[in-house]
Amino acid sequence: MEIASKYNPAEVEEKWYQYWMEHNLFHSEPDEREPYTIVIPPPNVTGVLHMGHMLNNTIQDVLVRRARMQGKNACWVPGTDHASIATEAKVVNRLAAQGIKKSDLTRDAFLNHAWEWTHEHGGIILEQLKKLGASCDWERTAFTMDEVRSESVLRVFCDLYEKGLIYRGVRMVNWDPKALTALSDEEVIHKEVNGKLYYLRYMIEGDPDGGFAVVATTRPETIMGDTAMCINPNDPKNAHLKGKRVIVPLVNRVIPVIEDDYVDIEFGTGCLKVTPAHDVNDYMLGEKYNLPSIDIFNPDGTLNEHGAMYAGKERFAVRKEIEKDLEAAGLMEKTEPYTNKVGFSERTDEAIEPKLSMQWFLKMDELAQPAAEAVEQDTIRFFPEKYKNTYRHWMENIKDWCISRQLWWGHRIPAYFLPRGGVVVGMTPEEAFEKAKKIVDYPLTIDELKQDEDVLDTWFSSWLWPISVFDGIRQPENSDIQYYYPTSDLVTGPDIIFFWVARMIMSGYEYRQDACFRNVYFTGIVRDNQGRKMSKQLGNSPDPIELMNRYGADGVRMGMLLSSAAGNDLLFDETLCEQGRNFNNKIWNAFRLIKGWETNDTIPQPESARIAIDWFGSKLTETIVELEDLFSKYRLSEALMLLYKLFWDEFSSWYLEMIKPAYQQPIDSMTYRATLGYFDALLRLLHPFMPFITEELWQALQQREDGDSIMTAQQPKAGSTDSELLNQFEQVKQVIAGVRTIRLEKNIPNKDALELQVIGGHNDRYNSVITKMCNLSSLTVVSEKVTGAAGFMVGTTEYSVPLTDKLDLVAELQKLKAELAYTEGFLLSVSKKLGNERFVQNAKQEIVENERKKKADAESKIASLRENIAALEK
RNA sequence: GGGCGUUUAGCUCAGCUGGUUCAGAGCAUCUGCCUUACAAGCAGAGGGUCGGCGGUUCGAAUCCGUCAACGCCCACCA
Repeated sequence: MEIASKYNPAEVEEKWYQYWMEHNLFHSEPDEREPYTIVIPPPNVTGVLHMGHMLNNTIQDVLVRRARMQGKNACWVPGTDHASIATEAKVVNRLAAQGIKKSDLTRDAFLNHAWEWTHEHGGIILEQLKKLGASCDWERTAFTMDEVRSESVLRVFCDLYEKGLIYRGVRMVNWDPKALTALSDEEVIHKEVNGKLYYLRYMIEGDPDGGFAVVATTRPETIMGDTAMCINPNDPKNAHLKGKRVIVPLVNRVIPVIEDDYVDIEFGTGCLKVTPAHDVNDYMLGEKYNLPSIDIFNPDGTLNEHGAMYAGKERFAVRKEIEKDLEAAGLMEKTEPYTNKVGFSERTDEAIEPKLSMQWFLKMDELAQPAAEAVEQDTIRFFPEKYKNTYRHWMENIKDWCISRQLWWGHRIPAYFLPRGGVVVGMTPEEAFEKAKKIVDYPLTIDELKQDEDVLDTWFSSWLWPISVFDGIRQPENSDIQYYYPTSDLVTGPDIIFFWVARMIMSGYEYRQDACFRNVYFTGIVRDNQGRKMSKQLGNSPDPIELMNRYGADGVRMGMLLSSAAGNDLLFDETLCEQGRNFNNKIWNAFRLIKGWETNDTIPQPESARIAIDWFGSKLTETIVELEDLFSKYRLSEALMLLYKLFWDEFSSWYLEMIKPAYQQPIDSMTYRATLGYFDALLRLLHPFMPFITEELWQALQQREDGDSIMTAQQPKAGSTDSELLNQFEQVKQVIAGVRTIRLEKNIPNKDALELQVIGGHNDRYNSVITKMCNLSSLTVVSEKVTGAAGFMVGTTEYSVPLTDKLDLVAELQKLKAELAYTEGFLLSVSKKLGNERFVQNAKQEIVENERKKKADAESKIASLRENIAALEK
């Protein structure tokens, strides 16, 4: 049968994915084996696959497939996240395009649209993961808003409320005026903004000289909310303001001057305007001094009735306007260019407005404690370890979590307000009603309970993910959660270490009294080859599907992995996929070669083949041991490179060339069997990285039963390593390379056999190999080098190829002299070292011994080089 | 303003507790080959005073100090 000389991934990938699915090979059920569990970081339900997902999921698949092939019961749970604010924003935009405003819809009508959108786009990303080869247990696909997960979330809310960990209160929160919701601190991104520092005059009340204080602010539009001016009590230059009252510009409201050493004497004029409703620090001052709080903004960022003549106008427009008005009124001292940090919404990129509002919070101190300890003591290990610091720092300064969002898409908070004030929390209106009846002393009907309009932060569902996907919240004793929890590895980006990782660890200890995973592998961020983040605006993000079409899923997987040292950002370059594709092709062609051989039981095994088999067996074992170590450190990129070199260099370039029979000759069956065995082992080692081509070739290598798969074959076990053999073989490679170099330099075709002479003799165990690989007519030991021979040295042994007619004496002489000069220099430095008494005294014995050996070797090499030069010069 | 990290060949990176596995790998480059598995290939070669300076040591890419550049995280200086 004729096999194409190029591997065609498109032909095989879909076929095998189908095969795996049909035979249910991804599915896992608890049994007596050791479990290996990964829960996917759930992508946004309406998202599409991007390069970050590619990296992340490739890594997970490698880990899962490997675990499966190590005899573990591997379970990779897939799923999606409802992504409350992101999805709601998308739905709002789509409706807007149709001319529908969210505010015109009822909650239910809006949710219908959201579900429609979810069903339309939901799951696309999961289908894309299949193309990548992801071996997820699709029967377990979960969604953060499906029934099990939703009920789990509500239960946890109720439970934490009962425990007194959830409370409701008015706090300064990060308000997103575009999405019209509060955000947690983690959802706010601080950016430097070039603006102005405005110096405003506040007239001193009742001052006959028309004296005034000057306040520096970046936000003149908030003066209508001022309820005090603050100075530092130790500030001499503002001492005259003590006890005075000043007049807010334009609105002419009188406010007191208070004193607090929070104020920085050096900043601006040392006078601070205090706007408790619109600044976090001012809020604290307001609390401390019992100042009134005037909220001047509407939720959408326009000014409300307290904004006086600016009511109804947008906050940034007002800033410009008020600047002019202040100038006109002679109340603007000056302005200066100024750069400060402003918070922006992670999702809408809108400038955050600090706003006082009633929200639900989760107390974090208690929850954080076991979670912090777990990482500190390596019960949960972070790779790379540096993220332990980041984590510790956040945990030590943890603030309560604002968990309510003024959105509709999400888990509606199961809190019910009573008609005459107060609130009850319950899984259902009925449950809440039962509770309510117990605490009120007035007649109450269930219809009088009003459920809170808000939903929960998306992360309030994802933080339960490792438990909720196994239904461990609702049924803590069920066999799945008992078996699969704690999960093994979590693979995610460091950008969600606080959002998600830290909180999952907390919920794990709260609801399972145990770690939710053993190891966390933080991937880097995928950047383009110029180091820029991939983004839609830049258009520098390749379409993963397109890439897979061009290079094959295996090729792209390899491209991703080759560049991803753990924890480092990776600069993605398509040439890496090309390298991956080329490697596929290499494997493919090695297979073609092996499959093309005829076997013959009667021909004896050549000596060179026997050596090759011994050597490669040792090499394979050596690699397997090294691979084990790399995997334990999550150094997948290096693990893959190790296999790449094993296959390409050691197996293809050395092993196969050594055992290869002459053209159209059969191969002895002993060698052939060993080779098939090695090829099989190599495929199994490679399978976690490149699942498709390895399955294709594994199936073609020999007859398999229906349902057999390399997926469930076991990883090859390490045999024994003969390190002496491995070392000696490295020398042999050098001898062969030496002869090849001579061929190249002298332009001698491979078909012309050469004579090789060893001066004084060498380890002749490998003569058969050298003879075959170099196409030698003879390999003989001679006592002296003949004149007119090209030579080279391997270690201290000299080799020569008699080539009287072809030899360029001058060039040969030059080469020898250069080598002599180098070796003499080397000898000099070694001798110097050994001449240093302190070195000989202080250095370890083996090191000194080694130096002595180096010296002796160099001396003997110099001697033979000199001889050769003398001979040539005659 | 704090904290963390990075800096080694043209590019991307590896070099653990200081000394032949110490200056490495892959890619790229150059040279010669269409040798009947593979030109998406084969064989060979070149390329770095390990960011700068100073110190410790018999010995430093490796340890210490310092400076510089870049990156990330955290933080309420208006």
